[in-house]
Amino acid sequence: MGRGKTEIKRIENSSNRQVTYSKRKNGIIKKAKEITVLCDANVSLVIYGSSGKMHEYCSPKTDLIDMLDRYQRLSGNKLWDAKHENLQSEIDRIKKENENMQIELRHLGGEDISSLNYEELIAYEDALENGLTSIREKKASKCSIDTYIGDEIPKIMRKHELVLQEENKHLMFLVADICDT
Amino acid sequence: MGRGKTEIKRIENSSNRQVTYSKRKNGIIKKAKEITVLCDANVSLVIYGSSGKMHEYCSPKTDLIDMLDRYQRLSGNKLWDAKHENLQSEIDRIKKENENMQIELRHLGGEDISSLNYEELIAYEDALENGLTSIREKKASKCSIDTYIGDEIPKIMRKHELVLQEENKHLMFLVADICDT
DNA sequence: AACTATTAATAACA
DNA sequence: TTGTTATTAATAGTT
Repeated sequence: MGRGKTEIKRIENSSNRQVTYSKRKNGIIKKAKEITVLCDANVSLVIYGSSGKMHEYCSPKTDLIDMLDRYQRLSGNKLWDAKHENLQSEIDRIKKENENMQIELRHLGGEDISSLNYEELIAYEDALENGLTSIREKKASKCSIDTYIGDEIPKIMRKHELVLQEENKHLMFLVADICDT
Repeated sequence: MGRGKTEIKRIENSSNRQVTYSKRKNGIIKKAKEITVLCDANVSLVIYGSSGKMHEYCSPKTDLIDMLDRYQRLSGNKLWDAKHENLQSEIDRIKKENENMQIELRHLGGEDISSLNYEELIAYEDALENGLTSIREKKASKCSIDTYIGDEIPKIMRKHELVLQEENKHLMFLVADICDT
């Protein structure tokens, strides 16, 4: 519909796409409402575009949870269970990642290293040496006056300024008091 | 559309209602597909009529679970039960732990250390030095003959034993052959 | 956000 | 149900 036949393919112009999205979204929601009334149907519609903003429609009698319960019963797809499993497997995955990192951290700290073979020990030694070199370089640079000029001095000055401002305030109150009496 | 303007109110004639339901359902699903393609939108649509038969459409990129996750996040409505919330919070907790360890590992490797202050640098330096000391001790002990006696030698002996057993087997076959002839 | 020329959807009918 | 057609409804491009 509209001026000229429209092919159903991604609208490349972003602002046209946005406008069309908005118009058609309203169209679909309207249709959903209509079929609800005309045919006693139940509809759940969730829709979001690239903007990220989401719109939903759900027929009045039900709500999304009812719809989904029904969906599970009729389709056999188990949304809750599937979700549950997904979460559990994600937990397992992250926990394993976690464990590996903990082991590595312990190894780097020189703990639990009995099981390591010679090559692994050398690898850790190298890693630690590299880390140490970088840290020491950074430490040395922190000691230099440049760093203080670049970073620390302004902080200290700001602190002094605040102290002076406070002092000032007190003095002004004092002066005011003296003038009153 | 159609012959004569249609009021949006319940169609009383049951078979007309059924026909209209079927046609409009197809229409809505078509529209949902179209907006998906035209506008990069994501749509989840679940619809059922009085017959009880249910139809759904979900845009290809996502699935219903993704849509519902998003729905929950954006709408604030909670669709799952407390168990899921617990799992989710556990994931969040572990992820945070994970992130912290990643940061620490990077720091120990001498990466991303610009943000560290002097005290932190010293702490890392100490940690690295301790680790290095332990690793080097272990490495030294691996070189000693004691380690070979404790661990490596038996392995080598076992290997030799297997080789000898194989040789033995071959010899016995040979002897048996010679006796037969 | 309005306006239309057009296409698309569909109500009634077969 | 499926197909056809007269109409209305939706909407693409334009202002």
